[in-house]
Amino acid sequence: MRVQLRLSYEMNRQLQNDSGLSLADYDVLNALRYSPDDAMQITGLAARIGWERSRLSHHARRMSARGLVTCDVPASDRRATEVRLTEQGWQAITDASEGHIDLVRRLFFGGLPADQLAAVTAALEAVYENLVEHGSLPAPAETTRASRPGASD
Amino acid sequence: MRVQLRLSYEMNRQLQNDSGLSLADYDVLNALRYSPDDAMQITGLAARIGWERSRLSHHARRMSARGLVTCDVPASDRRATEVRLTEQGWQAITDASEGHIDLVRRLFFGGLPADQLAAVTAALEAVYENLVEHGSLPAPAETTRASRPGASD
DNA sequence: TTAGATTACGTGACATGTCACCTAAAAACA
DNA sequence: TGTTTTTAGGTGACATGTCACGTAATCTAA
Repeated sequence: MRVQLRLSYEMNRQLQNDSGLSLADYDVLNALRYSPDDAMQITGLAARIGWERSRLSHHARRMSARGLVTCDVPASDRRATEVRLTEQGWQAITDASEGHIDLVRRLFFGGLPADQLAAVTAALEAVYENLVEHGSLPAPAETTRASRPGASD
Repeated sequence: MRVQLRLSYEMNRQLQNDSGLSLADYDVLNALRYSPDDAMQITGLAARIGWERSRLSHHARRMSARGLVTCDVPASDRRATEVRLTEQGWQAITDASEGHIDLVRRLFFGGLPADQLAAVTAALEAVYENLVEHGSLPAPAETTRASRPGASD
């Protein structure tokens, strides 16, 4: 928890200063970037990033007002809302991720003994699966991978 | 990050349901509980839990309105504010911690292979020290331990 | 001892997040 | 087909968090 609290603080601060994005913005943009499709529905996106749907509903509206994403209702299912990166959104997440990755590399991985990396990764992955299985949030749709020109995160 | 997002969500939910406390409340109460002194100043407490001071200032006021803590100005330095658990605050954190610990044990440690526990703990501790050293937040005052100051004061 | 820094916080406006509840579309079914 | 149930998400009131700035106490040093 101590790691999480401080790391969140630092990430938030760095993103805000360097890119004008909040960590929340980043989470949304990043999930969209690595989505296999170019659009995600509110429910699926919320599950992926561990948010409540209504939070995402509000936030997506604000982000669309800022021109980072669009929200349209697909003809196939008129209940749904498809959130999709705009060109500007791609730009923003691409630009922001560089500094963000540097920060994480410095603050998190810089403190992690190199020979521990694999072990910690495996352990956290196991914890994540346990969380998905026993937690109350729905499981995310599926594993995703990067689609458009961009780096890894 | 995936672990953190979901774990925060689950902790928040469980605390709110079972104890009427938010995770933020819990962080504050818990820091006070393990503080070596029975009171902490805003700045020091904020540094310990990785908050901005003004956030804590607002939150402490709300918590004092709920009777969980008191905020007084010490005679020795009349700029400062000393936050201190009330009897009710002790009760609340004591009651809440049981369910909280169960949850964390189930969701986090339940997914962690037992033979990895020590390695992960050590690795995260190293990351934390790196964070304190290279991050922008001030270092917390000192390591602390738990104890109830007086049985009935 | 007093002017200027520094420290410790509070405040108010505003951004963000949560909760309870609402609607409407799609699916299931009789 | 018409009715119920489920699913997707929006909404508005309110709780919480952030930012820029203000204030007073304390410290520093001429």
